[in-house]
Amino acid sequence: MAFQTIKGTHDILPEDSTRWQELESIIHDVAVRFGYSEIRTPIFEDTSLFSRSVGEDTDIVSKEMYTWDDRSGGSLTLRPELTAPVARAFIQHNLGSKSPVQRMYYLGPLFRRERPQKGRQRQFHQFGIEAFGSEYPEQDAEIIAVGQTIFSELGLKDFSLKLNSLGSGECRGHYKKALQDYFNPLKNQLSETSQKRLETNPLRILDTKNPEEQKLLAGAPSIADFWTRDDAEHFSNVQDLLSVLDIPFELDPQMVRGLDYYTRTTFEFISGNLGAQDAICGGGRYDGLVEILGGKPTPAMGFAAGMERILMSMEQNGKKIEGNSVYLINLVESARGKALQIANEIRELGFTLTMDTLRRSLKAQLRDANRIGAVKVIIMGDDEIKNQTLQIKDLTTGEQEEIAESDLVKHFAV
RNA sequence: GUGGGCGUAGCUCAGCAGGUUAGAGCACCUGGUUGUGGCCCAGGAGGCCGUGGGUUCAAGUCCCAUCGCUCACCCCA
Repeated sequence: MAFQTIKGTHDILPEDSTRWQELESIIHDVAVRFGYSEIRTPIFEDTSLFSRSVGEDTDIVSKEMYTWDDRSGGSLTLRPELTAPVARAFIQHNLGSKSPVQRMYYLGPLFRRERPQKGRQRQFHQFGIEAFGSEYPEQDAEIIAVGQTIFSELGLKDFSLKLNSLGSGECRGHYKKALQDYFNPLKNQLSETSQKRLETNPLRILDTKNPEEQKLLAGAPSIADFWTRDDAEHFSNVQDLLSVLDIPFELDPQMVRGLDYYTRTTFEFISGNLGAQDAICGGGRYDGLVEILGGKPTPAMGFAAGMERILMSMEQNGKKIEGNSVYLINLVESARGKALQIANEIRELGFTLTMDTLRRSLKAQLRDANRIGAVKVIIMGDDEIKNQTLQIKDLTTGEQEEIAESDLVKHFAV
């Protein structure tokens, strides 16, 4: 094969694009009903936008970005996530001054250079929502409710919500130090990567899957002990609101989101039947991000959800039959122009109309009409042209009637 | 970056301990109906058996290398 897609990238073929469109339409619909508006940002950005917000020591920034030097000197990067670009746009266009709460959602491709596996690609798609301006638990609950609503409207089964709070900025600082104090004496029992993280980002040790290290975690200090009173109250309010909304969740004090900018509430939606990569949605509060990127201090909360993973976890529902598809068969050479005109008349009435462009036999064209799921066929042959009539065949019943050419629009308009 | 599994027709896969023109199902095309689909029947087209090298009288089959896909680790959506 001469050319094929780059490792970790995939074509979305015509036979699959309908499912994508359905997914997208539910996302648009639910987001808009919650009062969110779509934002579209460029596919690539200044590299430092990501390194500064996501964190130098994260896997994304340290080894997964597609980065190159621009001819004019700067360093550019294909976006590996979308919260930072949206925050950048929020600051750049001073959106905070247009209304006290900015609610936005987005949809599009992202790029991370990882080893592909089930549920992981190098180009993949996420949708997400972000709300800037409110620090209150209602905002947290609203964001989570949007996710919950979308997943249930998609008919997703077997998904669950995990919840944690990382506390506010200062609390994280104390907790970090406490973790370092705890792990430093045990340093030689830690893996090489964990030892590095002990220096740079000890929180990341918490989500290790190494059984040896998990044993050590049992005695480690818990984040909950470092929450400020406000942190604890905020988190407890979020939980209360979720309960009021009948959104089930479970607490997971071990859940540390991979990106540096998270504060307070963090959450993940997990799906069964996805294999090792089971998170379909992840998000949380990031009250410090806007300021880090040079904007006014602005509380914010959002999530991102993986569209491929969502589609994978949805049951493959069978092909829907097009309810209004028509197939036009013309067998007369001199009537080709006329056939095209008739085709357009039917299309103007709102029908999907397909025509053969291979000059095939009647039989072949009928077979084709059947294959694409056409409901009706219009047949133009020598007799019909001579008599100024048309045959209309109903493929669902097999019945066929002859109508006057002049009655065509009337026939389909009903 | 590390490890496991797999590369045969468009798709899903057979191919016995190496042996002659490489198979099936589905899909596609034609005919059975001088102008009538689906079902059925008959026929047809479509393969450098991933690539390169080696062993052998003989390689889809064995060995080595390489490329690709896939699953998992790390981490994430």
